[in-house]
Amino acid sequence: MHFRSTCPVSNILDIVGDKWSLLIIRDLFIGRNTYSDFLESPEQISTNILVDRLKKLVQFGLIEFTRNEQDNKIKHYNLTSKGVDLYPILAKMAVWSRKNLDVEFHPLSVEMFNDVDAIGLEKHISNTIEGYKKQ
Amino acid sequence: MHFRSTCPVSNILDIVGDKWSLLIIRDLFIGRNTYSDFLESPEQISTNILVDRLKKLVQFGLIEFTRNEQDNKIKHYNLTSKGVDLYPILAKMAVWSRKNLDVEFHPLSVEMFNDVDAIGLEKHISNTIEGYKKQ
DNA sequence: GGTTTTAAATTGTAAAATACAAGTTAATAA
DNA sequence: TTATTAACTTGTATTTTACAATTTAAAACC
Repeated sequence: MHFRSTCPVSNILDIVGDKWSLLIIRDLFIGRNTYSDFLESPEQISTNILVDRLKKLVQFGLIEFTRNEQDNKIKHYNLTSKGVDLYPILAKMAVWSRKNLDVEFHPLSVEMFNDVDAIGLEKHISNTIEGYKKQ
Repeated sequence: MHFRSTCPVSNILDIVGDKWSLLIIRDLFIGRNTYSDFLESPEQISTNILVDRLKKLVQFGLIEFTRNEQDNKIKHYNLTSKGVDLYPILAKMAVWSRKNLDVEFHPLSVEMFNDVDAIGLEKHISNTIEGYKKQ
């Protein structure tokens, strides 16, 4: 990996600071975990970019995959602990958008915001991380 | 602005999810605020990209600028409240890098990490935001 | 067992974003 | 009035992303 500087913000951006990586990570948190699942996301990633990003995320140790027992050609991706650790960033991003953008959001995010309002952001984050690990 | 979807994570990435925008925001938090300052950052942004990003960040309402009283040709950029609100994301990114990357970090970030360890992340974030507003 | 379907991946080309080097403008400093 | 400085522009090369079509290999179907 080549880092542009020794700034930790720049470092993480060198890893997931492209147009698609964090959306794949987000997908994993909401239960999408196969190549076909990722292709169905509303943002419509291209197949070549998807393959490339999945490979890179595996190389960086943010995700890994297992083969489906019943159907060996299906790969199920999952977040490693490094990958799960990205959730606080995604959560803060979502919160920023709710506060600063005047748009309608996807029902899943409305649900997430309701949870945040009910139990607080920090609790929501730890619950989500714990929930993912047990999944 | 064209958003790829109604996901709030995707929305913010459509605004600042390129290779450079968040580094300019980071620069503003550490006191760099002119075109020349930004060019001196260790990541070495190109002049045409810098001009383009500054324009876009102004358009999105994340930054604005004032002219130097003594030297009218100098622009001093500053974060708007929308821009200041990005700090929690930058802070979580830095924390992720410290935890998950085995590299040496810039002295300024070591200082930041010490503050986080001393007073906690949430307090560090609110202090930084308050400090910036008063600056 | 041969055909069809499905999941994942590849290929080729077009378009967009970024990089690099040089030059321009307008204001200030010497 | 010449030189310097800050901000910006321009032209071209390179890299990244987008789009469409095709390929591969495993599983399902009949």
